[in-house]
Amino acid sequence: MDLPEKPRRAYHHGNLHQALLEAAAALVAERGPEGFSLLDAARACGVSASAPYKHFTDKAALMAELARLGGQKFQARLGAAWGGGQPEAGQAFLRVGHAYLAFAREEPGYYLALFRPGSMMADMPDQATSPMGRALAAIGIGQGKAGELALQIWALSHGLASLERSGLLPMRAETLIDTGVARLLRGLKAEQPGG
Amino acid sequence: MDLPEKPRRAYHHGNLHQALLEAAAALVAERGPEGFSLLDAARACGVSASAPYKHFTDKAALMAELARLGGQKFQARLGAAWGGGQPEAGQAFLRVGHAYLAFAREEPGYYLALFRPGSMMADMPDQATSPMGRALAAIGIGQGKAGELALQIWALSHGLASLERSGLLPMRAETLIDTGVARLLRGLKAEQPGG
DNA sequence: TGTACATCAGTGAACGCGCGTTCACTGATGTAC
DNA sequence: TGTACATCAGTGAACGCGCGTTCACTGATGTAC
Repeated sequence: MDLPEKPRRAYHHGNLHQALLEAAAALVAERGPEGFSLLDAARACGVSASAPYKHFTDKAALMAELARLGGQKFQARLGAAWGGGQPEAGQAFLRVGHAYLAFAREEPGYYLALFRPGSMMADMPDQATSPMGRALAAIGIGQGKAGELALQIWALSHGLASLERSGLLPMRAETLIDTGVARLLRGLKAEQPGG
Repeated sequence: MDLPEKPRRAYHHGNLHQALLEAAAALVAERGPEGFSLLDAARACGVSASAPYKHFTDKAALMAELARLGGQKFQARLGAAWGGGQPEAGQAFLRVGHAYLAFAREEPGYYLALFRPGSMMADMPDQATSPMGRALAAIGIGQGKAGELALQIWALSHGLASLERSGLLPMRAETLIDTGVARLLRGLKAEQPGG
């Protein structure tokens, strides 16, 4: 396991709040958002079943916090990957796609918590698409088309991440992102009147 | 004989096997594959908690059967939509994409059971991609490229279906499939050396 | 045609389990004096 | 510097719950005679 190991403390854990979130992420990664139990998280932290209630009002509250954290991390990584769309939109889109796959792979717990049905990332689409959309528009692709393209790249990344997680991809997801994004961009360009 | 609607019988249900599967599909659609309980399915059929065990050895057996059925239905619809790639691959791909979205929308229970982590559709990729791949190859697109394209369209459809299910799509999924598939095809064509 | 019987899809009570949550408690820690 | 105390993060026993599963049973149905 990837434990950020701490010396075993006798009574006071010291950072149980954080430790519970990390344990939860690990459990969700291992068994899915529904296979996660508060007791297991407590056990993983070497703490009694009731201890978590000193830090979270609820199991739901822990899950919500996990999703919130996941959303932050996710957005930060995608934002960094996009890098303002510099030096060129095509490259930036590729970086975003790769970052998407990498996040799903490296932080499966947060990723799954984030996309769990019922998670409150219903306000994510703007956050995820409009920065890309605006940057693209600035580069010269029409507003509507930019949004479309961003959503398509998003869906492609999301679909590839899901299929990879299910073990259904017979080839590297990165390759499919690379050629897929290139084809979407080339295809879109061919649609443009002014070339 | 396979009518889902029968007059309420006193003791013998008559078609509990089928009824349980339909109830399970409805429950999975409503609450997800993990929110599904055997007792609820029994209740939905107006039957005692132990009755299902006369038809399925296990809860897991019911789930597996649901996934198996879902796989059949899914494959049948995708296959019909592909229609041998006639009269032209581009159109056929669009039909497949639409069928994918329609299935996820109209049969959410089967769809979710099918893609539930741990479902045994690990042997699906060949079934789903190679018919398309072979047809494409016959039309003139290289073997490797055809597989790539099929996977990209698959991932795009899957991603759009997921995002739509989560309420994250600010526009019609069909539009995004239409222009997305068109762009992927056009982009691929532009890569080809011989046109 | 009516009766006896085998079959087997249903019942309902019971079980063990793990979970989420509560509660009164306890003991480690920091701070005021 | 040592002592008293408030704080509060932990304990562990207890609860109620719904679930999956079992078991001995029961009664509707079809069939042999």
